[in-house]
Amino acid sequence: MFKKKVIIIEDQEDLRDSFELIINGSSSFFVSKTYPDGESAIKEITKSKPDIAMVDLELPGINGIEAISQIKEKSPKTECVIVTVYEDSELVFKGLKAGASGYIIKNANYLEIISALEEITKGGAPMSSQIARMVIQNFHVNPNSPLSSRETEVLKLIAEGKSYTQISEELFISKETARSHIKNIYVKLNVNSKSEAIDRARKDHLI
Amino acid sequence: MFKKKVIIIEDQEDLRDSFELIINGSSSFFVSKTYPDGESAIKEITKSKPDIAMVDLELPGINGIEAISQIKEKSPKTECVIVTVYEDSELVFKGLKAGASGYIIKNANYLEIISALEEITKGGAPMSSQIARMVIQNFHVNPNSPLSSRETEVLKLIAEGKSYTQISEELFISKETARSHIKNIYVKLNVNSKSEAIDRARKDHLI
DNA sequence: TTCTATCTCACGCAATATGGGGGAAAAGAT
DNA sequence: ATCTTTTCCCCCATATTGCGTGAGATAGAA
Repeated sequence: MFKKKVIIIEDQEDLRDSFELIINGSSSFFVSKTYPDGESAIKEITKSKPDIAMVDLELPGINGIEAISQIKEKSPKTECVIVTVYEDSELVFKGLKAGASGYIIKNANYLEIISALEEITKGGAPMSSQIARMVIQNFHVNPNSPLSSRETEVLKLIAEGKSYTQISEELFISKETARSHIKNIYVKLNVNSKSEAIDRARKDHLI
Repeated sequence: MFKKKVIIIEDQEDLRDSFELIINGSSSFFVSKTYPDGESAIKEITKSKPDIAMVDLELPGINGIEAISQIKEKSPKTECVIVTVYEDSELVFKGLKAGASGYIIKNANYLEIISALEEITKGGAPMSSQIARMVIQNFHVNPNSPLSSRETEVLKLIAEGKSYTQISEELFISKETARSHIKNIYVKLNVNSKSEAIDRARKDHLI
C-alpha cells in the first residue's frame, strides 16, 4: 500500500516543520514538499498533484481561500484541508465553498492531525467540534420565527424567485391571497420588497 | 457531575434494548425511557425534557423528521441525534433542517455511540464519515459551471431576489448590461425566467 | 490572424409583476 | 371576546420582465 502524498502551505516555519514531522512519522502519509505561500504551491500543483493539501488561511500574497480555489481548479482530485486559528463562520463557509473537504484548528495535536488525514482518505470530512456544530447550525431553521407556517411557505417560494402568480398556483390559493401573505410577511419582517425579505430570511434562518 | 438524560425513539425492540444497555453502561449518560414511536415520546416531552433524544427515521405513525420538529418545538434544549440506516442526502438535510444536531448510522458500535453522545454534550455535531462528506459537498460549488465569472456574480444576485436595476447598481454596470448577462445566463442554462434560473443554480450548485 | 467568448451598452415593446392602499369573512387559539 | 391565521376582493401607478436586434472593445484560443 502506497503512502499518500501531502503538501503543506503554511507561512509560519515552526508550524510547517512540526506538521511535516508529524505526518512523516505516520505510516500512511508523507510530505512531498512544503510551501510558505499559495503562489509557489500553485505553480507546481499540476506536476506535483498531491493527494492532500493542508492549507493555512492567513498567507502572504493570495489567501488560503483563493489558494484552494486554484488548487481545486488545477488538480481537482487533491483534497484540501484548511488548517487555521480562525473559527468564524463566514470564513469556514467560504473555505468549504472554495472546495475544502475538511477544517482543523491549528492547535490540533498529533493524533487529531493524523486522524483528520485518515478521515479524508476514507472519504470523510474532518472538522473540529466547533466547526461541525457551526455547519450543522447553518442548516437549522429558526424556531422563533415571527412568521406563521403559511407565511413561511410563501417566503420559501419568494426565495425561489417565484412571482405572486406562481406562488398562488403552487399553493392552490388565489393571487390575492398570496399578495396578502406577502404583505403580512413584509410587515412582520419590517421590509418592503422581495429581495429584502430574502435577505432577512437567510440571515435569520427563517426558511 | 450529573449523568445526562437520554431518551430513545426506535421501533425495533432489539435495537432499542441494545442502545439502552450501551448507554446505561456509560459513566456520563443514562436512558430515562424508550419509546417505540414518535407520538408517545412527544406526549411526555414537556415533562421529561431529556438532554438528548436518539431518534430513528423510520417510525410507525409520524416519521423521525416530524418527531424531531415537534421535540425541538416543545423542548428546544433537547439535542436530537438521528440514528438510521438511510444515508441519502435529501433525508440528511431534512433531518438537519428539522433541528437534529447529529447523525449516526445504525450499525455504529459501542464506542461510536458513546463518543457521539459526548460530542453532542461538548457542543459538537457527530456525523458518520459519509454524512460529513455529504454535508460538506453540499457547500461545494460546481467547478464545471458553464457560466463565466461575471455571469455567476449576476446569478447570485438573481438568487437574492434582486431586480435588473438593483443588480446593475451593485455591479456598477448599466441596466442594459445586467440584462445582457441575464439573457446569456438564460441561454446557457436553458431556462427563461429568474425562478427557473435559481432552480438550476441550486440544483447544479452553480452559486 | 481569425474566431470565439466575454463584458459592456442601447432601444423598443407588450405583458406581467410589484407595492401600497383599502376592506372582509371564517376558523381557531388564547 | 380578542387576536391570529388564512382566505379573498378591489383600485392604482410604476417598475420589471423577457424577447428581439444590434454593436463596440478586449482578450484568449485555434
